[in-house]
Amino acid sequence: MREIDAKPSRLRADAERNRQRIIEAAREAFTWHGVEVPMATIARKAGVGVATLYRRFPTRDELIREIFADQLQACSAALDEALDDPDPWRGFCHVIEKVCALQAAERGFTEAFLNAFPDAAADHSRRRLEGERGFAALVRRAQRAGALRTDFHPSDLTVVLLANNALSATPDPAAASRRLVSYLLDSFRADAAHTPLPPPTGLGLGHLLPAGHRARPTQGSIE
Amino acid sequence: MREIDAKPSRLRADAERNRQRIIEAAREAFTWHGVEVPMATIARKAGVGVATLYRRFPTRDELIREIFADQLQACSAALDEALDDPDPWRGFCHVIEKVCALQAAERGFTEAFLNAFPDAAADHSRRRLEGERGFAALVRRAQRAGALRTDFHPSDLTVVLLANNALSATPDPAAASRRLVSYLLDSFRADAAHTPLPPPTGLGLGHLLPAGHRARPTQGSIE
DNA sequence: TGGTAAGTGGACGCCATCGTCCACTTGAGC
DNA sequence: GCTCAAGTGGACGATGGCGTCCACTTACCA
Repeated sequence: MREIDAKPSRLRADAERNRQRIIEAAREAFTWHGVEVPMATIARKAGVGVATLYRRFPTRDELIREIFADQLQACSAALDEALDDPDPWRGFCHVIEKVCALQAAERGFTEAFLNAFPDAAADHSRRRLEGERGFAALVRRAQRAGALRTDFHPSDLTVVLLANNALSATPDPAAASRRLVSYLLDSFRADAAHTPLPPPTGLGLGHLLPAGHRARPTQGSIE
Repeated sequence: MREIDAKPSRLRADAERNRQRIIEAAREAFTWHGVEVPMATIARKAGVGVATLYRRFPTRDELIREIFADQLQACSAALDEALDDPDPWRGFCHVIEKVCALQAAERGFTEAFLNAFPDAAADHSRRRLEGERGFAALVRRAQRAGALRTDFHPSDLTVVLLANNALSATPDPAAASRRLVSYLLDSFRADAAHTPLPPPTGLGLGHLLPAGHRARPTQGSIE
């Protein structure tokens, strides 16, 4: 399932086993309690010591990234499929629906998404840029076809993802997400435009996490 | 501005002054850092000791409630105005727009909203019920008039508020909120219904906060 | 102007999480 | 089997927020 065979895991058998148990425990813990769940809890669920957890995944982010690797793959795939779809509108809907479903399926996906596409790392930054560029192309195509309203702006994707992400905390995130996305897709159709929209937000995918999560402002400096 | 003259604040002059400084500091702190900002930070900003803060507002919730009292008033008012509006659709839009704008204007409004309408307290529970009942009436009226799509469900209000609340963390919450609400209102029009909606979520206003904020599950019990 | 209760601030103890360190255990190769 | 490096777990100090307690200060009233 994972493509890392060229890089044979040099882990001892028992270590590899523990690694898998950690991943499984973390996935469950994230889904139930959110990504802020204490590391010790994950370790306990996995039946290992905290040291083992920290040795394998020195930071929470690395753990998150590992866990959501598949979903991120699916995310990129959805975009590619959409671009290949001969029907621009169907492709557009496909991306929105798929990404929102992924986001709703497991809490923490947004964090994973951003950790995978950080501003800093050149390689990943390229991936994020590719994603944004791909989506922008999709938007243009759907608008030219007359299916997507012309005042839709690519930055609306960020608004949609932010909004959708908030549903993760409800009892049935998938259901709530489907409902929201249905409404939004209806409103994105060209013929749904009734009143002029306020100006677009210009938000990028980097705004999916609140500023505080990335660079914490000093308390003293605000005084 | 505040109606509490019948209940003369029996606070000493300096105490009342400090109380106001706390409220002002807390409002600013909440807006900038969210409602989770440490109590000590609020106290420092207000130039008082933590003891003073805790004496005046024994819990964070009471502080939040006090701060957003005006907005909650506005919230109820918006619903009343909407019910008085002869145009059902305009009334419906008014409520959604107003409440979302209030929510976007200041972080923490959602917490305040729920703290003001807790399940437990009979009096406040009545207020929340009134709110939900009033909105349901508004929905029915707008649907009978043929303006609001018939598959709109009152529980969608919770979805909207959850979604809208997520925009508080962006650089310009008001702008993002306006954009989202514009889209959603377009999709709520009767003539916007294209594909059948998935079933309604049945979420109540009580679901606006994640379960963890109300009753924290024991770590050990999950094992 | 002086007595007093209301008001004040910050030190303090409590608790949870973090991430490291180290003495012990175990799997893999000979 | 024996060896030893890789792996392990939990104790531990650091950090930071919470809410209380108490010795000091001050506004109000007579």
